[in-house]
Amino acid sequence: MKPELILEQPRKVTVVESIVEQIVRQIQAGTISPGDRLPSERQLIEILRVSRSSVREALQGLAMMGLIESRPGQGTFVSDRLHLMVPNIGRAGISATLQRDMRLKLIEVRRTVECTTARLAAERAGDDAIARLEVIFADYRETTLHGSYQRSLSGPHHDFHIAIAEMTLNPFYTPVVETLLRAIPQGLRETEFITLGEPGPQHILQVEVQIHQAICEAIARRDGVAAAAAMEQHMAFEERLVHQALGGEAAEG
Amino acid sequence: MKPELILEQPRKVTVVESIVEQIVRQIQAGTISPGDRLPSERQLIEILRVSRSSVREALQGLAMMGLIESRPGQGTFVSDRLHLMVPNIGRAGISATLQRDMRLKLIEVRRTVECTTARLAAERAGDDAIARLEVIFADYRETTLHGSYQRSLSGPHHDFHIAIAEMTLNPFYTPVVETLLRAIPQGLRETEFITLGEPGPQHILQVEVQIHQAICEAIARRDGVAAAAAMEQHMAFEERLVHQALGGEAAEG
DNA sequence: TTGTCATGCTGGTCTGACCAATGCCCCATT
DNA sequence: AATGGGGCATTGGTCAGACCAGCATGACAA
Repeated sequence: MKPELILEQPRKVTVVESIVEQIVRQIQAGTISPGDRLPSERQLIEILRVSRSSVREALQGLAMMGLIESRPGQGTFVSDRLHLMVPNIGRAGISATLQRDMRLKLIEVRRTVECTTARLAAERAGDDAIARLEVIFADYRETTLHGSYQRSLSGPHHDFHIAIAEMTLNPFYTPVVETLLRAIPQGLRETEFITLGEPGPQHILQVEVQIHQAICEAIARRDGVAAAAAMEQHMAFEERLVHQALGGEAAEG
Repeated sequence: MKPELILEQPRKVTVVESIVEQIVRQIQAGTISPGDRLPSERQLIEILRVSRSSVREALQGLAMMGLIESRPGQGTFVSDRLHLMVPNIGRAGISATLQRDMRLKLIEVRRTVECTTARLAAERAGDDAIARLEVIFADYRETTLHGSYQRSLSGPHHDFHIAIAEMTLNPFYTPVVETLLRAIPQGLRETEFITLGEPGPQHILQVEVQIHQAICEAIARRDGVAAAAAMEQHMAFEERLVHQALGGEAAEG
């Protein structure tokens, strides 16, 4: 297999995207709290040195995400229902302990949901869907073992878990799993690799692949219980990684 | 307790909201499919007879929701990752059978997630959180039994389930539950009431309240198993309602 | 056939203007 | 003193028109 040159992304950031990102960051950082009033649009154009169009498009986007609410004659306010936002872990500035806790919580939810999707996928998926899952798994294995390891929002690993959700034949699982995958910080893996002592990265990757293979195989032979168990193993392994990388282990009340 | 006059919301729809809604509807109806190109912004302002600002703000909002993607020099396209969208049930134009199936699928997912949140809430919630849940439940009961019954995206019923998700002390459950609640069509109840024969609406409402009360009480006495069981009852009852309203019952393969 | 370039399209951004709703202060009425 | 009305400043909502940069197409030259 060719090394397959991948370069891409001149990644040019648009003005509106930049504004959105900045405001989201401020909200997440707590600089502005739920219920707080944002600077008026006219003030923002002076602060940001952009046109009102750009400001308004950014605010419209944020409103659509439920982060802010605009009230004519009053101003724009940070939504007081921010708890609906997917927590952003992997951010700089929070303690290792908090990072670890957040990641464990995320795994807890994924365990709830994905063990079920794995079981249902095994029980319901058609031959074609299983064939498709195997293709995705093969892609995932190649990328993980031989390619540049990089778990992004649209990589093979992402596809693998989404595919399982879709194989439940229940369209409501997909957005849920998507929500959870979105919460996995992109730099998670790399950080852990650096922090991890023993079993080297390569070994971890192999275990990861083995676990996903177990999931894939269990689904392929329609063994729902085994699929759920394999997914459970997946989550347990993730937990162990987090513990190893960020400390805390079992020695805890 | 005073009848407490509640009227509010002349609910005026903004131009941008109207555009967003129309395009979402078109996408959901399949009039335009993933990958399709939307009319250009200049064409849209002629079709819709609005300014380009409004069109762009609407498109920005849709882009933020992941429904569309804009490519400079090419146009605006319906996202080909629409499977991430929460399915919209309760829409006109789909068969009763499909409606029923969709609703049952939604309940399946909610059963997976919410039985867990109920258990965790019971096991982890603090006294203050439980007190808050009881207040919300009281509000829900009042609204349901004596108020105008209307289950909206921000009603007491919504708050009840969200509150339980928050009581797990795991911030990742909240957006998941929110996603699922959002999929419940607003007109669901009313439709069922019309379609239902025996046990009249009032009786159903009373059962609903009783079930929620059971959930609330189980959590209050920190009985995780009972809370999960009560939530399970909730989902089972919802299933029965759907069956009664849309037919099919148990007599099925 | 290949490479170049002009052209017309698209989205991205900016400017300036007007409207409607809201909050606030002042003042006349009661 | 309390109430209510009227003006005024501010805010978001909408509109119109303009310019730029990126892309696709096709004519045309090498």
